[in-house]
Amino acid sequence: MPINERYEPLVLEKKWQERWEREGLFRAGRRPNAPKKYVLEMLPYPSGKMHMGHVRNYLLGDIYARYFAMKGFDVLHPLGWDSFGLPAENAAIKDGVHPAVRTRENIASFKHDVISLGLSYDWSRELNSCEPEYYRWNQWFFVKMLEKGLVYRRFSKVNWCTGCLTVIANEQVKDGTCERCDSPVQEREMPEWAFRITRYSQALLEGLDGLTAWPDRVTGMQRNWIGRSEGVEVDFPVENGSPVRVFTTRADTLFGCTYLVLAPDHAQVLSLTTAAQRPEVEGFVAEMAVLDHAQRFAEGTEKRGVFTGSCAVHPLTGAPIPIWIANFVISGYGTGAVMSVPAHDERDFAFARKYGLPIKPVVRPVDSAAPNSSELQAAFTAEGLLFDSGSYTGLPSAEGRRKITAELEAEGKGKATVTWRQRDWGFSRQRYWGTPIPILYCERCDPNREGIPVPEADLPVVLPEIDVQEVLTGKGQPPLAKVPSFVNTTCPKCGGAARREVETMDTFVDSAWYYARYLSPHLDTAPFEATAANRWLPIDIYVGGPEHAVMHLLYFRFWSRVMKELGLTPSDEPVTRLIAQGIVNGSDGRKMSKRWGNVISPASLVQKYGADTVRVYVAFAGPPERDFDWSDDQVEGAFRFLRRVWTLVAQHQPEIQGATYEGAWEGEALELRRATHKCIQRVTQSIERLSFNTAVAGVMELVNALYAAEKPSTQAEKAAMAEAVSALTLLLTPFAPHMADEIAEGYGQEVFTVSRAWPEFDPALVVDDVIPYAVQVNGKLRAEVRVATGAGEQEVRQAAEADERVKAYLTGKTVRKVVFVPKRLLNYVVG
RNA sequence: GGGCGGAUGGCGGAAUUGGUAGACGCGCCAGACUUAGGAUCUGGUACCGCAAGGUGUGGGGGUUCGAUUCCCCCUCCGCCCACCA
Repeated sequence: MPINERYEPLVLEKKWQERWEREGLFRAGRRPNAPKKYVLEMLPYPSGKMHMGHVRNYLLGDIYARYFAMKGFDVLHPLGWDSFGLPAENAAIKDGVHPAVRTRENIASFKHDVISLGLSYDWSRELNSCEPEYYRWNQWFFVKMLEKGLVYRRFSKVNWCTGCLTVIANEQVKDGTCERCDSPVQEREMPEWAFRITRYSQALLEGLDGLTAWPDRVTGMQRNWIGRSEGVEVDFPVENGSPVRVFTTRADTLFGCTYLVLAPDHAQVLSLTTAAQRPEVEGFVAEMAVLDHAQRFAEGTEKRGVFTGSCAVHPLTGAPIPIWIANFVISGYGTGAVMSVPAHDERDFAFARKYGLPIKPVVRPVDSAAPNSSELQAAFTAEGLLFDSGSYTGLPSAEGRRKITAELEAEGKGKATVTWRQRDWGFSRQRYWGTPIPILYCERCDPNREGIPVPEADLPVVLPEIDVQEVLTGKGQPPLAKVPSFVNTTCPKCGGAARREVETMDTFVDSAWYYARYLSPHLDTAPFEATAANRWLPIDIYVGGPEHAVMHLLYFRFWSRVMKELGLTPSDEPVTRLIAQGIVNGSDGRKMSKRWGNVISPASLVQKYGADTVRVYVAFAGPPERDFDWSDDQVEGAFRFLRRVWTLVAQHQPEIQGATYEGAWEGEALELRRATHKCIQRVTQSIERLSFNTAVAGVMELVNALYAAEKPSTQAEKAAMAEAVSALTLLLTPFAPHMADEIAEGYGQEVFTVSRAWPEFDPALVVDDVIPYAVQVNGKLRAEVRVATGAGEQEVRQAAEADERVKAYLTGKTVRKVVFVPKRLLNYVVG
């Protein structure tokens, strides 16, 4: 079938997308005896339209999935929908449409966009987190984790988002505002459900060392977030009261402690406050209490504090240590109290200066004398040598720290401790559109309102149908509380009246384990089959944005460990190799957004150029992990490239289709074959190391070479050209799969390209007969000589020294040394 | 303040373990084919210089026969975290 002269992507792409789907070409499990690859992109929230970030995300995964399929792997490449969540609920409040309806529409539209890109998904495994079929397993895990003490109810300070009108997790607070809606976050005292993720802090931290194929920036962010810090808790005795316990990482500066500071909401504040100081302290505490986190810790906020009137006693020197409270001390970290060492801490220095508190240096730089406290201009925060520190004087900081800690421990005055920045994951949400928390409250069986888990047999607890106008008011009360048919139920223990929990789960629960559900998406006896988990886990390649580094990806790693402990999965870690894809900015370099009017819609681009052009452009624009700015001109370039391919293969088709040759290869035909095999080598290596942009460049080079070649006339040349076109088609498959199949079909191929084997290069054909050697004199390039491949140093030297320019640089000089690098260069070191 | 990235032509970006800097694309210049070209094809294109030659990977040092690549110091940009004791 001759290839049409005109390249009409829209027509042919639709045709192939339909055929692929009809054939079930991307079903996982088609090669049960082959090694597996699990390629996954982060679960999308189905907003109505796909944006460029999605395109890049799915494309990076798709290139890999197709490549692995051609390499003979059994590939699992699924997609589903993170369909619970606030945007749908907020839209419902606004226009009265039920979130389920809106979500269904959005998924249909989004999926249409996804399909139009020709992505190789196994749609038989599509999952949707808002369906009971899925979220019942969230509930199942909840109950299992409750049994293991990994879920608990607490009454504590929570982060209340004033925009989303719900509690959010620590990870979801950025700069004191909500990461989703940017509204201020308040601290509120209320009950909530939490996952005991901190039980795994150490494991999650250590696990990072094994994640060698994760980007450093992501593991770095996680390390930072987990925030392990080693130090010591020290008790400062107080007369007529319990001691004040502080946490410090700098026990070596203990002798420099001149006062203590507590957080305003520290439990001991009132008992330590003397009558005389009471009005001032209470005023200060009240003032701090009304500030939200962002206000209290805004950048540049002045340090303020008040004296409680009480003193503690220094544990080693016995000196009186005044106790203050101050705005900058955080009650939730360490013990909520700090020992102030103004000489060696910037914050303490500023505070001491302001309130005229003593500053006592006890550590000096190794190479200078001990400073006088009055001449200290700033805190000396580095490590050094101790002085004025009793028997520890003269020790380096690290050793001093060890010995002081040992003494404190020996005397029962302190304890070496590890403190973490990470907190437990609070997942209660006071919203409707999420997984109901499967808990009942029965006044008879559960007088303390701790909650009774819904028995496994009664799961799922299904989200009730509601009257949207009536229930979703956006007033900040859990909407489910307004649905009596949901709330009122019977107690599984006593059979009496009980009430259901009305809060729902954070949607990060849905995305914490969905990758395992793809293994058995419709199983109704377990979240997934163990045999499938053994076959497919862990995920080989996971692609998504770095903005999930400390939310999703941390919960994900936590859940993976829990699943392993439940005996469900084989590995601690969920993902072997992570790609944190860069952002696609607008052509003006700003983030694509309606606000800047620089949004490029993928759907309209596909309409204009076809999916293959968009795919080639995005792959070619830059390395996956780097941001790039959109460029209309470069898209044109991608389209031009594909059309060049098209024209080339169409023109040559009549004379080369089916051409074979058995004799010896030489001349033009041999050169053509070399170009082909070098290209195969280059593209293969590029894809293996995730360098899709250079892989495309490699294919472009081959196309250029084929254009430059003479029109094939001999049988050998025709066969060589046929081989080139065949290789070109296959190499193009991950990037422009529709065109690849269309060309292959035109050339009489009956098998889909993605089902064919990735081409192998012939090692003999990637070496030339002649190698150009760079000839340097004293490291400067002076000539290039062409020498037969396999020539040794002597022959290369002969050729080099015959060169006029080289001769000129060598005459009259003594050659002191000659550096010979096989296949690359020759360097004369002369003097 | 801490952590992690990054800086290469007019632009996006190449350069396996130190070995000919600038692949590939865009843009630009010239030519061919054309009634025409914003289509297509061919050639050119780091900078200075007529040339010989010289200079060049943010800046400064160092190691080396040789450094975009390794080491030290500095500047700027991006992201993340942040009064975390």
